[in-house]
Amino acid sequence: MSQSPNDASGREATSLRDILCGSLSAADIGRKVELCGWVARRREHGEHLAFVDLRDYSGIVQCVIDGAHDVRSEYVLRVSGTVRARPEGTINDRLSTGAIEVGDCEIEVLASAEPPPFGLDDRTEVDEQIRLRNRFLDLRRPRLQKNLRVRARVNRAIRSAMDDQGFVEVETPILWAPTPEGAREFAVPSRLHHGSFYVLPQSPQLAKQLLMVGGIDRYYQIARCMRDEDLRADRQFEFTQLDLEASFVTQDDIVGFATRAVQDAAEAATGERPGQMATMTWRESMDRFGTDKPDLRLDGELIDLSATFGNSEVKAFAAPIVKALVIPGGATTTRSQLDTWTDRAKSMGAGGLAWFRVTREEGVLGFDSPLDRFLSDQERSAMLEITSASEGDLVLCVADEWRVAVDVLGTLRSQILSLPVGDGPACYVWITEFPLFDGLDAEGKPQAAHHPFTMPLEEDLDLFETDPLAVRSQAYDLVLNGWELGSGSVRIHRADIQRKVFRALGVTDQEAEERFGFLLNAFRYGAPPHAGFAFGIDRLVAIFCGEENIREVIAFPKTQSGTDLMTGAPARIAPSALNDLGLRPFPVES
RNA sequence: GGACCUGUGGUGCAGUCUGGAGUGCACGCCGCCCUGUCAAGGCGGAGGUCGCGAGUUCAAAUCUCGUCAGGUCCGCCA
Repeated sequence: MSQSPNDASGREATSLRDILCGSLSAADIGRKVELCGWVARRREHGEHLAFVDLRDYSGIVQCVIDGAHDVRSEYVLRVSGTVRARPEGTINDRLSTGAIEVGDCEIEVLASAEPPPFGLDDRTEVDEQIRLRNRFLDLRRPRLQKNLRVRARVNRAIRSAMDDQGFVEVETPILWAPTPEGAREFAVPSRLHHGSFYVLPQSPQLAKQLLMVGGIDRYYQIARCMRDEDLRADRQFEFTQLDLEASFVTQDDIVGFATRAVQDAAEAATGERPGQMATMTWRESMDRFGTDKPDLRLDGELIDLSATFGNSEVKAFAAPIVKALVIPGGATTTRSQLDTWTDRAKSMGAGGLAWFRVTREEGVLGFDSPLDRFLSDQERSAMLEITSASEGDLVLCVADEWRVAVDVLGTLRSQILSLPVGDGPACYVWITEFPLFDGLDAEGKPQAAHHPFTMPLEEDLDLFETDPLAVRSQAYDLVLNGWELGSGSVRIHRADIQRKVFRALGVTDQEAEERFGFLLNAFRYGAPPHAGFAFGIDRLVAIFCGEENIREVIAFPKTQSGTDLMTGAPARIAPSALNDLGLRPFPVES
């Protein structure tokens, strides 16, 4: 418990206390101490004896009170007493301070307290709604105490890693200009310029590129980002990322900088330092795992059956690509579950989902499947051989265009085989060579997959005219156990290539000028080649803490509908304040 | 915008499918007893708009519809 650098180390002494409850041990026997903390629990034995478990963030110690007193749960106490060994037979092995107690106690009640609405130990599961409404009490509990301290260690390790690597911490504005691109922005009305707005940054993207033009060379920031999009277990309106950018570098340099930061953070949080991280191209990841954020802890990859079924008589397999996924032990899957998966496949654009329960009859492997009777003996044995499926397994197949087939099976793979994110080994993987464009919009124009300043792979520049969707980019993601931690790219610093990309995106010169004029203008005055990266600290810390939900590593998170149950935000503001801002609300329907 | 799950004394649950008196369990709270407990123990007690609103019914925590809140997910998140 006390191995954390933030825990007791001598720095915790104040004018009111000189040591932390949880840091006392047999070595302190005979020592006079002054402690401050909350009453975690009390055991009354009449007016002559009471035991009070005093709690601070470091832990709990038993204080013995002889004589009159009135202390209750969560009272805030200052206790002066002497550390002594517990009498024989009363040692508590379940407590780190269980060999000692504080005797001859003098109690000062610093604050009384009403009974808390829920128990503050870690034994009781409490509904999250009630925890959020009383977050200040929830914070007192060991879970959040631990998570927030892990988070602080991660932040410190990251700052130190970036500093070691020559990065300069620069703060960028929270009040920024609207630059409509990806996520919906939070707007802040201007008091001095009625009708005009600042926006809160979705990320410091443009600011950090300007810092590169400004010769900062290596920038980083533990930056708050705001996106007005629907919330999820791994997404809040506001989140924190390590944001970095460097000049005169390649992708490999950036990957190295970020890897070092993550390694140091992991070591600080968990004590285990990740080794070298795997790298695979986006194409390979999609082909093998059907996703650009593969969970490498999970067994099984997508298997290509196209060669076997390319000329199949089976109608269901009449497609350019046939992909398969083996679910070990999945033969017991119910028909209704299979129907649910089939619906999911159809909703993703597939014609259907073929399934084969692997059975054994008289020593021979075969299939229980509606499609089995359409298979030739050759196809049946080929499928068994290529998939290596054995009795009791389930084989799922999708025949379609490559992208649809891998998407569907990749989704099912991560859904069916999923593990809690903190379980097992930490599997980091860098995904590289993302497509520059991600499909076409309604008007048939390519969409930027990352952002429009992402540098294409040099060797793909010729494809712009012939096959823009095939153009790969110098963009890269870092993935941990199926969670996307962050992404980055080499930026375009040459005006001719930027024009090419804007033209492909259908962005006119005028639009580019309106949206990013200040950046393009800056680039006219000598932009160094630069590249950067950003990864989500909330997600990283959540995984380190074994939490499935980033709310567990945020002091004051919002609900899925974006409200704060403790403060009541968002809330109306006074009409006079609206006037100042030049705003008039729509009438609220009753 | 959509799908699904949850809502019962302060807390966590059971009861809901199969309607029959606010019934039960554990924790907490209050009072009394208790000098070695540690999730203390014993005795006694208080505490409820079964989220809210309609409907069906002789009768609704329970069935139906609507609604609110929380959660998980799809869409969304360059």
